[in-house]
Amino acid sequence: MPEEESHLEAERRAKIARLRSAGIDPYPPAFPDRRPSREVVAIAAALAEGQEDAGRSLRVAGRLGTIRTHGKTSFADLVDGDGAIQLIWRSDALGEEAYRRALADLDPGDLIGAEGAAARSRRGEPSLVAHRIVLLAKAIAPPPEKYHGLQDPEERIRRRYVDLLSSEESRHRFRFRAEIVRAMRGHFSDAGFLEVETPILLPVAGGAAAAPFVTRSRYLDQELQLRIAIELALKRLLVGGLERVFELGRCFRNEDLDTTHSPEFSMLEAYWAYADYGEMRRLTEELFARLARRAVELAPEREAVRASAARFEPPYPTLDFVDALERASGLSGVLEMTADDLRRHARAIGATVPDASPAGVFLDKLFEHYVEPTIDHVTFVVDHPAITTPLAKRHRAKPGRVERFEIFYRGFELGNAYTELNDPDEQERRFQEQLHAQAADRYAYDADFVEAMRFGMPPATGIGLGVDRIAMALWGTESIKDVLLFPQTRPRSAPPS
RNA sequence: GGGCCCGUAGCUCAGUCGGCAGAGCAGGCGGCUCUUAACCGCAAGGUCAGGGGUUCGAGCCCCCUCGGGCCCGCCA
Repeated sequence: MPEEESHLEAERRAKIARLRSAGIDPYPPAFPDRRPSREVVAIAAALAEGQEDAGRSLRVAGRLGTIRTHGKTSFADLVDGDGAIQLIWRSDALGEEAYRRALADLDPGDLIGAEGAAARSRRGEPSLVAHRIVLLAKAIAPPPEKYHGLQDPEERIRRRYVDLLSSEESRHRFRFRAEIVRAMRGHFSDAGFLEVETPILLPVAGGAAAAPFVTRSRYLDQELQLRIAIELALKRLLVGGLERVFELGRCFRNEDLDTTHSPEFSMLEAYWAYADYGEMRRLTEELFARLARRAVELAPEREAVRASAARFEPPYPTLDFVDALERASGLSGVLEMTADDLRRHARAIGATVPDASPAGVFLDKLFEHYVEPTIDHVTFVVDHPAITTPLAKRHRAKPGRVERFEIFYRGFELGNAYTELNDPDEQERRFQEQLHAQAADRYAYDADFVEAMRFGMPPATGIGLGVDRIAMALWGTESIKDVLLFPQTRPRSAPPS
């Protein structure tokens, strides 16, 4: 609540006082039996210009947009959930007193209900001729400028409600995201995967290499971490006999925010017993094709969505990690190179990772530099060198490789899948190797997970999909903040004391 | 973490060479029965992000701080 209000807000408070003294509640409890503006627009659109469907009374409710006063007739725009309709206020239809009061007491941004007849204006605009207008909630803060809306990117994020109420594009974008999430969930459900919910608060956050957020349980008198991945919980469920499981939920990584990274982000992880990464690839390709179709259904008028959807359609190119890297870089024999060789090549392209990094880090840097920029269509990068990927199963045919695919799209990663490691002794060994190779604060040793695997985890494949990034990619935006309702921001600076 | 850029009325934006703080929208008052970024007239609206400095004089020049954007780095 701002401490000082503008004169605009003082005017609006004065109107509230005026209404109350006239016995009108500026915040009544409900407005039943309303119709979506779209329905009324459809009825009105069937009429001739200037014609009014006086036979039935219809009710609409929403936010008041611009008011165009024109003497004894005025026009006002009413915006509701996914549409808008023009209201015609006429002195003769409303009564002189009600007409005068509407103009005096209502402002853009107020929530109102209107009852009246569908009509088309003489200029042809589908409208509702109001016979009654009811204030449903007086807005004290004025809405942004009617034509440009809220432009300041900082304000659009900090006060998302203002962005949403003033921007149909923004409302559409978040409905779009929600429907993409629904389609992703539906795809795995339809394929027989059980949707589960596993803990976010953990004694130790594992399943990925990332810095966790740390918190504390007063009850347990113990430090807890917020999960960085869902993987280890879901694999425990495979051990427990749940053969196809997935979870779509928030993960948290205590790292910087940029256009493709948010400290909290949504992942969909799915694990499938007795299947391998080839089967997961088929399921994933069906998902991407489904998402491409759905995106176009949801936003057929958006050129950026049609362009993205085209890049999400099959067939999907496959790039063998090693072949693609060697072809693009001119290097050869990368699998046989020593860590020193790889570091030298990585240095040559300007990578600035520490000298002591595991050799796989240098390979990843080389791939990023030489191959990723060439990827445009959704592409499956497969069969990575084993040294880049400690948690996947060794490739059954290609020595030195693992059974893995990553899904790339225009410079960023959308998903990552393996044939999962299920040998508890090898799992233990790889955990130990990681522990020695990486900074201890970036690595979690989950002893209970190894214990679970000792009871027998079926051969399985698993995938992790970046939900926010998929929504970004399909909508055609460059920034993850565009698909997060409330991205993290620093607190506003405190006023000087 | 480094570089560049931005912050002026509730909102969208101008502000020249350092010389009285501007417009449009929104709001107030008046006019108009078919407008749709309605239109016409009048009046009002400012901690120029915050702090410090230079100067006769700072929105403008310099320094610091805060917030944001873009690029790079980090994030295997």
